[in-house]
This record gives sequence, C-alpha cells and structure tokens, in this order.
Amino acid sequence: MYVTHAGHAFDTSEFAQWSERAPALPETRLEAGTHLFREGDPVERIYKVVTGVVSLNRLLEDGRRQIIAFGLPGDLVGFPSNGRHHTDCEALSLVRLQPFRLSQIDCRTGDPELRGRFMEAALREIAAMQDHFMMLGRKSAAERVASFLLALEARTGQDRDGRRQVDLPMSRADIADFLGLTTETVSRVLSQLRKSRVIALDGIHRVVFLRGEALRALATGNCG
Amino acid sequence: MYVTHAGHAFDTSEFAQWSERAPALPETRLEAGTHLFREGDPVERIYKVVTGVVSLNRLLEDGRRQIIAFGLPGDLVGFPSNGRHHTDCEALSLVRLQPFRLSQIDCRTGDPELRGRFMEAALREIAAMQDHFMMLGRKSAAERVASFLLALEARTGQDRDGRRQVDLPMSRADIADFLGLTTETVSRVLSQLRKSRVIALDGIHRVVFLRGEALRALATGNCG
DNA sequence: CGCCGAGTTGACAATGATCAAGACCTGTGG
DNA sequence: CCACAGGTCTTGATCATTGTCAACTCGGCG
Repeated sequence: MYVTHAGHAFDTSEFAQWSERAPALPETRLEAGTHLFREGDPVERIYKVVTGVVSLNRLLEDGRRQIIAFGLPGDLVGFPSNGRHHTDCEALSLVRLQPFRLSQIDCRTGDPELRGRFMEAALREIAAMQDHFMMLGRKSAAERVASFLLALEARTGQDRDGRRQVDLPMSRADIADFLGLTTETVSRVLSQLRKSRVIALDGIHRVVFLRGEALRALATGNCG
Repeated sequence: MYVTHAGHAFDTSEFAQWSERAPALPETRLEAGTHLFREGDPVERIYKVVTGVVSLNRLLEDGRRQIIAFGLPGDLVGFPSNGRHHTDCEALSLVRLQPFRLSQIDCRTGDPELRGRFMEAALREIAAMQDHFMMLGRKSAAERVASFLLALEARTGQDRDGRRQVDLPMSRADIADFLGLTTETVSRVLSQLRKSRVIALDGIHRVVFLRGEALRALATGNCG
C-alpha cells in the first residue's frame, strides 16, 4: 500500500483469481516479526498477501529506515529486479501468503493470462509509487498522517456504529518510517486530530473517523 | 533517472536494441518547454529518450510540484497505468524520442522479446523508485544534493582535464522539485560544496568533481 | 502487583522554508 | 557591439516545522 492520490486508487480484486489458474503452491504462513525475504536474496517466488500485513523496508548503514510500502491483503510483494529482492520484507502480524513461481509469470514461458496480470500489477505499482513521491517530497507532517489514514481507510476501513474506522496494525515507528517522520511527530499529529475531534482513538491501534471531510481537507492542504 | 543507491545502478544499454526489432515509428522531436503528454492522457505510445532530458511531474492543486523522475538518454518514459498517463512529461531541452506502439509490448499480442524487455524495464523502474524513497524520506538536504550529483555523474558524467564533470541540464527549481527541497536550499548546498572545494561550478549548468570521495561520503551520511 | 516496551507530551534545538535584496546570465533590440 | 530587461540564481535574515532529548504514562504480561 502506498499513499495514493484520491481518484487513482485501484481495484485489487483481480488478483483474487490468480490462485485459480496456477497449479497451486501451498500457502505460506509467517509469524509477526519474521522475514519473508531480505534485500539481495534471489527471487524464487512472488507473493500475494492473503491476510495480515507485511512491510517492505530499506535500511541505511547508520540505521535510518524507510518503509517503502505496506503489503495489505490483495497486494503483490516481491517484484524482482535483476533476479534479486530489493527490499526486506517483514511480517507485522500473522500473515498468510499465496506464492507464485517466477516461471508462471515469465515473459516467455509463463501463462499468458497470469503474466498479463503481473504486468498490470507492476504498472499499477509504478503509478502508486509515483503518487507516494508527492507525499514524501512535498507534504507536511499533518498532511502525510491524514493522507495515510485515508489511504488505509480506503483499503481496510470498516463501518461500526455508523462511523468509519480503521485498524492500524503497525507501530507508530512503522508509520513514521513509512511517512518519513519520527514517532513523536506521528504521535503529536494524531493527538492533535483527536483533540480537534477529527478522529477518535479506540485503543492505540484503532482510529475512528469523526469528521472524514475535515481529514480529507487536511490531507490535500485545503485546511486553512 | 532516480537517485539510486550505489550498487543498484542498472545498465541501460539493453534498450539500445529496441529500435532494431520494432517496425520503426518515426523519431519524435520536442522543443524545450513543451509537453510530450499530460497526466490523464490515454497512453498511445511509450518512448525511449534518445537525446535530451525530460521531466515527469505531478502537481498539487495549490501549485506544489514534485518531479518524479528525469528521463535521460536510454530511459523509458510513459509507463501506462489503467491505460492512462499518470504524470506530466515535459522536455527540459531539445529532445529526441523513439516511440513504441503499445501493441508492440502488449502481454498477449506483442513481440515476445520486446515485451520481455519492457517487463524488465518496468521492474527496474520499481527498484529504482524504491531507492529514491529512502532519499526523499530520510536524507538531509546535503545528502540529497550529493546523491543527486553522483547519480547524474554515473549516468552522464564525462572526463575533462582528468576530472569528472557533469552537466545539469535542468534549472535549480527542477532539482529542488525532484529532491523535495527549495531552490534556495539547493543553491546553498551547492555553494557550500564549492566553498569546501568538493566541487567547482563551471557556469551554472556544469559541475566539476574535485573530491569525489568527499561527495560520496556526504551522500551516504559518512561525513561527520 | 510490578515490570517493560510502546506511546505520549514537553522543552528545546536544528534544519530547511520563507521573505527579501542583490548579482548574474541571456536574449533582444537599438 | 552594447545596453537593457527579465528571468534565474545566490545570499542573507528570520521564522516555522519538525527533530531531538528527556520525562512520564499507559497497557499488556509475567
């Protein structure tokens, strides 16, 4: 998942059929905190997230971390480049994954339908990343957090008591490393949103949307 | 071009053969300042930059701009997503481009060799963008500018008088919008690098590398 | 009940943005 | 060829946002 511009969100349902066409590989399960692959590993499988959440990370030598993307159910992770993984992939919760053999999507040998879907997924990935650049390069802390909450809501939001709400399966540090901020700043923005009654926090890992339109205004800079 | 981590730079020479295999479409020429396509346009062609430089831009309603990437000779621009362009593409100089029909790379109908190369190009694009995230999210202004100069040098650097040098075909504002900074900050960092004899400026659009290792240290944060 | 890590909050510092002025190119027309 | 005009670039002063450091709270778990 990236923070994509409204209107560019893409339906991910088409991945649903993937498993029907492929000679099924057994589902992979991963405990929270364990790694699916690491930067530099040769790519043997790519994975569709079925349930749970993973993060794609890159590290600098001095410890600075950037989370490239969160892998939510429906997302494809493990795009190879020159046959290698280019990020670490870590489970943030118990995760179920549907693996695919690289040969199934190979440009020459693979199933034409499957590799068509793979190509489309790669192109959608590029478009989503392009949106995300705008956020990292040009948006304020408040805009980033608001945009993030809305992006998560669009993907995994639920209705409860007539209100939209969303689970934050990741830590504040993960959110910060995804948005290019610090945990303190993320925490402060969330507190401020809570104090101004835009959201409510139902425990640490659940956000209830009280005034979605205010959040949308904040996310796009039309706040004041 | 993105600011990619050293060791993840990819050879772009394989695009060189593209034009040999395809029933050639006539080369496209573009004046500096003109647009090749705009966000939302239906994608009819994708282009390989032959000479010159283009920028891929996204705009926010309030005028904030992010340059997603620079298209240097050898780069492919115009990756479609849902059949649409997802960025504006603007020529920064006189540009020559080799167009390809979408049908040539289509997953079903296209030339297998060509679509294989296209797939690889898309996957390399993803990997390069992942590197770039680290820069926008986690690097300081000086680190960004240093990394940018090195990335450009790796792609278009030349030797002269026993020194590496590189042309900056874009304005300071373009560099700023690419790195997520302001023109003032870019200018200040360049001035500081000049004062500390790490680089020399030969006119506004040419940088001479005096101490490449110092630049490399700066770019990776191993400076002090 | 108490411990420990995660999260929050506050005070302060620093990086980079903003605002403003001046220098420097570049192209144009005399 | 020179003078001028307009934009781009640089530099300085100041300000704002966000990072840093530290203390404290909360919540889950033994």
